[in-house]
Amino acid sequence: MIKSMGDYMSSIREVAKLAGVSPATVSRVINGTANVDTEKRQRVLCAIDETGFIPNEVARSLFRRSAKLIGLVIPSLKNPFFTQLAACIDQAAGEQGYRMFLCDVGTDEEKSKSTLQMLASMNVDGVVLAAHNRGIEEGLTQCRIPVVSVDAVQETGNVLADLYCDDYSGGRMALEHLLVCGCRQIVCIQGDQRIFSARMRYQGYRDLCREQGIPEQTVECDYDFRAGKAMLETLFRRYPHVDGIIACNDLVAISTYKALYKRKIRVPQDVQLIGFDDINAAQLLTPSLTTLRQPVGEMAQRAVELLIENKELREKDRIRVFPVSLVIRETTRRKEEYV
Amino acid sequence: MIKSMGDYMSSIREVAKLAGVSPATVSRVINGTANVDTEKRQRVLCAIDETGFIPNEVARSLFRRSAKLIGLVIPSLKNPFFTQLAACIDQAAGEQGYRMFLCDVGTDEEKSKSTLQMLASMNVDGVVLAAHNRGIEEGLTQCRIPVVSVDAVQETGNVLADLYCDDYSGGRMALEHLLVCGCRQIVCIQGDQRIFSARMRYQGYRDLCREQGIPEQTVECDYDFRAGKAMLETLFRRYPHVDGIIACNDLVAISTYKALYKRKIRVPQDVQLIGFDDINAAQLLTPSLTTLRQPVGEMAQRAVELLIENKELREKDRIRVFPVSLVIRETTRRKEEYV
DNA sequence: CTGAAAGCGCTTACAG
DNA sequence: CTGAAAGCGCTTACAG
Repeated sequence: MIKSMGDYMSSIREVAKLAGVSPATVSRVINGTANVDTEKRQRVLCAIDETGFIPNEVARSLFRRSAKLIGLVIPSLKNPFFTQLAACIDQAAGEQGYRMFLCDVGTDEEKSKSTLQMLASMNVDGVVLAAHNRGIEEGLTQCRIPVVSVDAVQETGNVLADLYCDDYSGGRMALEHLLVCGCRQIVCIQGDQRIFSARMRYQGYRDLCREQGIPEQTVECDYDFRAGKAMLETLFRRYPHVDGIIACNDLVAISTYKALYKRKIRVPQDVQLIGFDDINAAQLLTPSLTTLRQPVGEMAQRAVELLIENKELREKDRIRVFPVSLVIRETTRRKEEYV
Repeated sequence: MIKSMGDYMSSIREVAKLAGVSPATVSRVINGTANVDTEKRQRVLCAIDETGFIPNEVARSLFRRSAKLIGLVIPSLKNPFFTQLAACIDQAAGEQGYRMFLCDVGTDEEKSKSTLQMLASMNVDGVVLAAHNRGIEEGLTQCRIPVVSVDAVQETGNVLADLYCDDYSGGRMALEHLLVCGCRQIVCIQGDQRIFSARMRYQGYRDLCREQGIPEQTVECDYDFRAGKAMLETLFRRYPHVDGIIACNDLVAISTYKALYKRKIRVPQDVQLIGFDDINAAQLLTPSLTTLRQPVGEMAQRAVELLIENKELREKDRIRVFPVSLVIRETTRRKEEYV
């Protein structure tokens, strides 16, 4: 175990030797944890400068049992919603002196479980959970670091808090908006119903349908842009007179738009279209996409705060529902505007 | 420094005690680094199971001076090109038993520099550098862990290797394709010329213009989708007869499409359009975007391999240029297809 | 095959 | 104010 000269790295010992003090004193200077004689402090500072010493974070982390890291577990780096969430978590963590450690677990349940274990064994200070599957649930039961669930209610309960959007109301708002816009044959593209947000969005749609005595018209689809084409064939076979579509998220909405365009169906003139999430691409689409926005930044901020405080919450504070807001763009249009 | 009972965590000592062996033996069982008496091994395995013991990665990392981590430094989580790169690096690292540690440094030079230091102090085994600015260059001069630069030539030279695409040829290919498609007034939207790929792409365009005796027509723009609108105003003022546009990347191309659409300029009938990168959204756009694809997966694979091997390369192997390929979609069309 | 010891690089009670 | 010591949780020479 002889270090090669090449990757030589200065340690606190050398700085101490160079400055003629003990390692403890160097540590105190670096961390400002105690008063140090001015002249000695100067010598230490010089020595640090001279050696280019940077404290080893691993050693620190081992001692304080905290890596100053917030883990974020997501199901995909390819879904812009999650990378946006990542950007927000990163920012929120940074403001509090933490770094984000991002883990894409895909849909792999084994990887989900082991990732949770790995994060704990890395002395991560807390985990924001935005992926939800059976592996995650299993991992959660043995997880001894604080976890906040985002975008779902974590049924196992073994989390500090559940933060999510009012997707149920979102589902209702989507339908309501299309009704106001004059649509009468409104189809809901359900996402994978094992996913919390997809379920809530659908249920909001369904309940308002019932209240209004409108027939419920649905078609199934993954939260994935590739699924659009085949799904749309089914949709048109079942509901040839469709004039409004609620997509389970923006990615599916964009994919749906493409399929509509191919069939020379105009949006919004022939069919109106609404998505969920307000990902960046929603504005970029031509026509730009009407959608329901989640306040991702606020959710991220709150998640990080909760993890860093890490105190028990009363039951009523454990769940926090954030409002969604309707962003009206070009894929929907109120009837009067046709005039 | 008394640990609360709550976050109690079993250590290798307890496992050892429970199994009636020394910690060293437990370590040997876990790591398979030496033969262990079958019966003792059994007892250790049982004890691990019983305690739910998971080895502390931080302690391991401190000892072996390796965290089994590959750092990835990018300039933005909001640019799909970089999140795609992240997905590829993550996969490549995973295949070799490493994890990816993703750092978004934005355009912040100070953060860039400190991120590089932090990665080294975390015992990261190597860094893939996909962000390039002055802060990065400064950080690089003192960086004692292996670094591979992606998507640029790192002028400071203090890197294991430079991996990038043949953006220069890409610039030529873009122009050539538009010429073949019958365009005669071709404008190149230059990206920020401090960025390597933007510079190369532009130079390819420029050189072919000169060779063909075509006037060089350019307009400037950031690598950012917000920049499109204002830029296009300039473009039309300068070049009202434009019939082909080469965008510095797909994000800008999509933004440009939107602005063209607003002006009721048809693509590809009136103006043809080509981007760079082949981000996911390129297929999703309606019409889908013709673009030049980078082999991101291969670059990621190679970058990770080089870091893990970490051996000196001969000068000629230090630079590796990957080919780009033209992906023809709906925003360009050969003249004969109009017939 | 196996355990006691030393050490990875830091930090903080403890004693002076 | 300051240093020697102990320890964070692991792993591997070393000796038996």
